[in-house]
Amino acid sequence: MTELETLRHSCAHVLATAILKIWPEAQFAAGPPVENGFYYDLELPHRITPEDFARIEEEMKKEIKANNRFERIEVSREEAIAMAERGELAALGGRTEPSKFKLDIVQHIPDGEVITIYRNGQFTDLCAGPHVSHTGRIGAFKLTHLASAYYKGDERNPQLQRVYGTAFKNKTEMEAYFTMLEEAKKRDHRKIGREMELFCFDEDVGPGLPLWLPKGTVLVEELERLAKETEFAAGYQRVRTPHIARESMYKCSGHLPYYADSMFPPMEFSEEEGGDSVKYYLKAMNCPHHHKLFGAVQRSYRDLPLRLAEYGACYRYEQSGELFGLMRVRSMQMNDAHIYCTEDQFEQEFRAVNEMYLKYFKIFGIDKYVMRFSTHDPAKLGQKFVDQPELWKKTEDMVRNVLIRSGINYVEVPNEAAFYGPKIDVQVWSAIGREFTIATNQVDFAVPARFGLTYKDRDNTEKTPLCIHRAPLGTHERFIGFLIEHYAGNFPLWLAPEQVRVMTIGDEDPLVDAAKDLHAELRGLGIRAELDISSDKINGKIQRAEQAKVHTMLVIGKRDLEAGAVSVREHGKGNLGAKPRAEVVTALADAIKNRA
RNA sequence: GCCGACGUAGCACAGUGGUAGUGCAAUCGAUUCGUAAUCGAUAGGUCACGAGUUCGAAUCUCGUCGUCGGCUCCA
Repeated sequence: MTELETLRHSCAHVLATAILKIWPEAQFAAGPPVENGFYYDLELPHRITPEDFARIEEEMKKEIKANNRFERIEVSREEAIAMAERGELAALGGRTEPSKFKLDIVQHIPDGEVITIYRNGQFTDLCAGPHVSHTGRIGAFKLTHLASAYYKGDERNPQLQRVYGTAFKNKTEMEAYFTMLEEAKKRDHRKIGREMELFCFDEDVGPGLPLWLPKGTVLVEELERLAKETEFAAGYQRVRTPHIARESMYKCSGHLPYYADSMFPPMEFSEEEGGDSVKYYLKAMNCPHHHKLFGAVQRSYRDLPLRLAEYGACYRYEQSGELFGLMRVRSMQMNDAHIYCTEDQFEQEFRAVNEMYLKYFKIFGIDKYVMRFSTHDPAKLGQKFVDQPELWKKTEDMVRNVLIRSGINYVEVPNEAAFYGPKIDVQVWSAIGREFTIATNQVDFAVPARFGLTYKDRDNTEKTPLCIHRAPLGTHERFIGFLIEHYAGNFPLWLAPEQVRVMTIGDEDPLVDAAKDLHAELRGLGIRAELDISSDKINGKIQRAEQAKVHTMLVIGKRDLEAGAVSVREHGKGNLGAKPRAEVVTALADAIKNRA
């Protein structure tokens, strides 16, 4: 436990102390430090509200001021159980009801572990520690929010109230933390998305179903263009598939009934309606459709590797409580492709995919990410994982080799693989600190066989291909959600929804004509330029363009007009001075083309 | 899905039982200006939706929809 975690954990004890002073009947469960603070779970008939915070914090301050020592006491299991039964754990003393959660916890401590209790002032708690020397060491703290949580995270257990707080060595550090939070809130893609008119949601359309406004659609289409160019150069072929499929396909793929909970309920036509009582599902993934395309044509080893790509629309019925802006939605478009190859080709193909990831991350300047390499657990072969031990070993070794040779930092997570093969997930963090998988790269050596996919090999035998499932740009929704926060809405020129705004100083005819002409020239070159020829003052025009996060502002005043120049201003960089008009136009067009 | 909080003009918010408000944005007019807010006027609301309590509801109660915070860490 780090020093800060120790301090926060101690603060959780102080929180419990304070709550017990106000409500002696409170029953406490677990109170660990967490990423940005700590919490304590408790059961209490009184429903704690934010209005109670001031009162609780008051009591906490008293406990901290008292400078009570944290006293560590080793006890035997029997003593600990007896104390819990007498209601002396997570209590101030004098309570007779057993400390029921602590009793349960102590009974689950494995044999041979040292059991300790900690005391600060009147408060005694079962706790492994460690703690700060005395309560006075907690320099600054604040209760932050409330939530509920099931005891031990299991929904069959009672629901407890969870009080969250944070604590720091001193006030300065805590204030810095809250300032950082404020800044993070400004980057929140939900806020920027509304302000910049990128996307929206509508109750009548449905929760988790984002609609792309024109400026957001620019982002979508620029990403698609990048993907299409990159994939074309890498030998991919584009395909298109319907958004729905019959139940039989998902039976074949093995997604039903295993995945049915995450899919929208099926559409079914009755016989009176002229239908044939067949169920159709909205697709939750593109793989089965692509497998059908592989199987649609006779395949030879000469066709491999075959790389089929599609920005496929998928629909997943995520639990309502899981929905979160663009980051977790119910309709999404995936940067999907399936690469069918032989075992011999696998390593080369996998490496190429990995290089594509790194190329993208470089373009976007994404450097804070973790690659999670999920492998199988040999003990679960035949249940959670397909029973092909030699293929698991082979593909996992190949994936590991590619990662090591590329010098990529990764964490290996056993028992997390897909049932059909190992995978790599790329994890990133949203502005408010939530972790998301932004991209995925999976090996599949099982499903092609379920679909009876084969190719005719050199020796005239039918063989089953391996399949690599990859989505380096993830889904439009999550990737753009992430990019909005990554750039705080200040997109690079090639991505910016409004790349250029041409504006005049004043609205006299010659200026307006020059501005219109420049605007038309830029539009003719495919540059997303807008025009501000209103009679507002130049300061006001600049202000509005800056707030709209327009990438480049081109200002034309009388002086520029006479010199055949335009004044260039870049968002966030300020005035860059007057330059010849032709030079400015060429520079813009080049920078956009090169995604500079 | 479960627990809790929240839902007032395009956006940010005020309004706790008695005439629905402020700022920005919008529209119109004036202003003719050199790099982050020129001035004035006008318009904009089924206070999420539905039911109930009340002489009277944005405000109190219940339901529905939606949004947000949590629901993995463990004494």
